[in-house]
Amino acid sequence: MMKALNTPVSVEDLDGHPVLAELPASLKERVAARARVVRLARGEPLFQRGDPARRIYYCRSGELKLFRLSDSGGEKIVNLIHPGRSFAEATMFMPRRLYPVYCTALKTSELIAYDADDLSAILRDSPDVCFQLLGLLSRRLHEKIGQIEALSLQNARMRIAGFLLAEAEKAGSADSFELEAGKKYVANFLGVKPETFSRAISAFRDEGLLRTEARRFVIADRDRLGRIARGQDAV
Amino acid sequence: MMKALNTPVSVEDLDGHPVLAELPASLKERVAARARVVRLARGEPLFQRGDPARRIYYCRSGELKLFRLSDSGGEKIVNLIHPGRSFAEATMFMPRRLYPVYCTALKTSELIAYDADDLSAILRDSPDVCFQLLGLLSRRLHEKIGQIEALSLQNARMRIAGFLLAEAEKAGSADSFELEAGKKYVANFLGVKPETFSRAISAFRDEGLLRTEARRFVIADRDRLGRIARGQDAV
DNA sequence: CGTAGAATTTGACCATGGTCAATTTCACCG
DNA sequence: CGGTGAAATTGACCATGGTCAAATTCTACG
Repeated sequence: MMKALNTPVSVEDLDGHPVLAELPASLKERVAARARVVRLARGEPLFQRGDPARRIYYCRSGELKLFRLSDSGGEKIVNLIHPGRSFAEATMFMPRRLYPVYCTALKTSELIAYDADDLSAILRDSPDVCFQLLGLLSRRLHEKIGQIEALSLQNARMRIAGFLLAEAEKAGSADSFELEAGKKYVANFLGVKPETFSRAISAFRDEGLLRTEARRFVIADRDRLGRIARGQDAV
Repeated sequence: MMKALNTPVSVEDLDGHPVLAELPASLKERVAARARVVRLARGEPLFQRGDPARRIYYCRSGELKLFRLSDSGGEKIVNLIHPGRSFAEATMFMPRRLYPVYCTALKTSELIAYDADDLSAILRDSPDVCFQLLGLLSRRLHEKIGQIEALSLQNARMRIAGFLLAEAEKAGSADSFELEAGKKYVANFLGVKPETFSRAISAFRDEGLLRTEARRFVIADRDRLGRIARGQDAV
């Protein structure tokens, strides 16, 4: 069951947040006082599309999916949320404040929930924080443009190769990383069926571009994987 | 050739703008004084992806496409710009201020170009305008999420049916509208090849859902078209 | 008007990636 | 440990929508 814990949120808890970390100390206290820690079990929904958006969130641990549903039951993950990531900020500025997507925990997760009205009031007096937020939304927007481009201009193989390289990048320069989410979810996020994802990984392994051990991926031929991602592949 | 006209921009010219219309009168004058009218010929580029983003734009007449290119020459239109629409605002808040897409005129077009630095400075002192802008970027973000959902959860037929209904909606309740852009561009925007678009339209016509006369579309069976768009189609 | 080049339509064919089904592997829990 | 249900893999098959090519209609402009 979702639990809104009484555990108070400390001022330090704001520091990981891409926007709130910039608040002046006095306001941080005020915000922290209004914030709550929320714990979700694996599979538990945080909110539904269409729910009134009273809070915005920061993921402290665990993993969540943000997704849309089609009338015929299809699901499209528009974002996978990992620790350090905040989400739902844009709802504060929508004409009708409703969550535009569903959110469900994929693992046991711990979130910090901030009060949307409170933050909204604070923004009125802090142009700096407004700018931070404008920057954040701009990055999100370009991220989405990137997703649209990938879905439209790249095939499954290219998207998957690109994703692997991006993950390796994030994990550091070791060319080795763990898949944070189940393959099923990664596949959906990439706009591909799990079967197709699995087949592509097998193919990469067979071609010697990749080695896999359990959840760990080791990239063996970064260059060629890069060429595949850009469609300059000779094979 | 692209022309930055000396034609001054009047304060009234700001009124159509979704954000600038909200400025206090004094600031409007300042902004108008710095703004310039730009005219583009059909096919002429306004900016390239990666260009320094010194201006943001408002479309007064004509039509433009915002697009990405793949390494293999493929093109994906992420937005069609029509009169009354502003664009490129998000670039003001990016860490490196570069246009993230290409922009080219599809018809002879007239734009108003605003100075990004000037607007940025103004925003520092006007939380109201900041909020307007946050709202605008939020809407853009959700628009993109909608596009991603459509590309992932709907097939070509569904997206095209949905598009026709949306256009009819925008045009008023008459169930009749003109396609503002060439079919080629609309098709690309919908993530479909022109041949597929053409075939879908023919099919709709044959099924009696639609009548077409030159550039004009008349929707004959709104309900069934709606069911097709949502995948509840029995046929 | 008439013509050139582009846009659109139509037909025939085919590839990518989805669907369905059968295993195999994995992860959690008593 | 052992067992159970979900996740992942693999194979066989097929549908959607893309490709290529040809015919037709538009549109701009001399």
